[in-house]
Amino acid sequence: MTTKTHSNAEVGNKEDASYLNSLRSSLLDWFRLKQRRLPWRDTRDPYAIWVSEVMLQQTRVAAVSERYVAFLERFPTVFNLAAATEAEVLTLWSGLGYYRRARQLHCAARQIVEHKAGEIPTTAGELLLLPGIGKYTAAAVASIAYSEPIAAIDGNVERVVQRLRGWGSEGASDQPAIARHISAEAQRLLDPAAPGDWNQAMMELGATVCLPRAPRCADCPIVSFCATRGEHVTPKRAPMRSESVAYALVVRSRGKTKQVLLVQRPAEETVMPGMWELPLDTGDHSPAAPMLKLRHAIMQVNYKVEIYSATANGVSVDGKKHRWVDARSAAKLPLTGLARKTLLQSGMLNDDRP
DNA sequence: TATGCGTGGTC
DNA sequence: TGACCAAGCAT
Repeated sequence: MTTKTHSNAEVGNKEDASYLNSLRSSLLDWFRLKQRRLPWRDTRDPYAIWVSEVMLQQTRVAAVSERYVAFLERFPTVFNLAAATEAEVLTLWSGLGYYRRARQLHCAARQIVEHKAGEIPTTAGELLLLPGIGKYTAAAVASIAYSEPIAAIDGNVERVVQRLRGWGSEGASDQPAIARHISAEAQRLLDPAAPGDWNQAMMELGATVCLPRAPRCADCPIVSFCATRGEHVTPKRAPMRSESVAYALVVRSRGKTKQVLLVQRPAEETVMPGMWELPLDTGDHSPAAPMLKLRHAIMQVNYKVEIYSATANGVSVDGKKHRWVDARSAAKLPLTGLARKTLLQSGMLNDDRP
């Protein structure tokens, strides 16, 4: 499928100042009227905005919303975050994925407290120097918290600009050149009078109207400016593999409290280092049915997971650090998402994190 | 520049 | 069910 350009009188002269003003106010008016109420939209605290932007990296708004509130309650300021241990930060992050983000956020908070007296850098250029902050996040924080007129270009904005201008990506075309064009155009479109709102409006449009698959052009506030009316080529991705894996839920009683056996992933692990999970079930459980079956996708692998009730001798901790943990306090450890899900579904855990 | 890094919702 | 993918970053 290719991208066509509709000839359309309303598209107007793109260089014209009144054209730009009209486009800008159309989108901004829509955003101010229709935007979703989200917890990070009630603040201009640069720390809070920074936390939200890092959490939102490749992560859905719905998943972030609850976690964001809990995270800020536990770490209301950059000083609280800097004073925490990495394990505490990971615990609040457990289940969100991309744990490197949490480590880097924590690391950056410590740098800011140590070297900048706790003042979050105020420009995109300075923000970019911090770990975990790339071009997008630097621009988002600088524009939203400090009104710096710089375009924040995420996947949504890229798609919106691409459709708006009819710069569809055909297989063999020059991707970096297209990206540069998109970036320049996004910067040109940006409303310098309201950079934070503008950037959020572009993303909101991409997230709620200018959807990747089935864009809702009938609801689009800038459809009359759009070259393509939603036609768009989406690149193919690698297919996911499927794998089976079995974990063991090993429980013992100590007085009135139940304890569960957990193992810690080695620090050298590339995926989720240092986080806690259930031991692998190596047992010959052929007669027994799993107590729980669930599926869990990690990266390009779809896991079919079986959880077996087992005794301590039926499992493998093969040299890894392991602990018996009170069921109630397991939530205070940095668990992998799968371990968290398993313990929750088996009724071992209440999700009260510190 | 391509790849590794997690997860849960949706259809 | 399985495929797809969401406000990216670092290397």
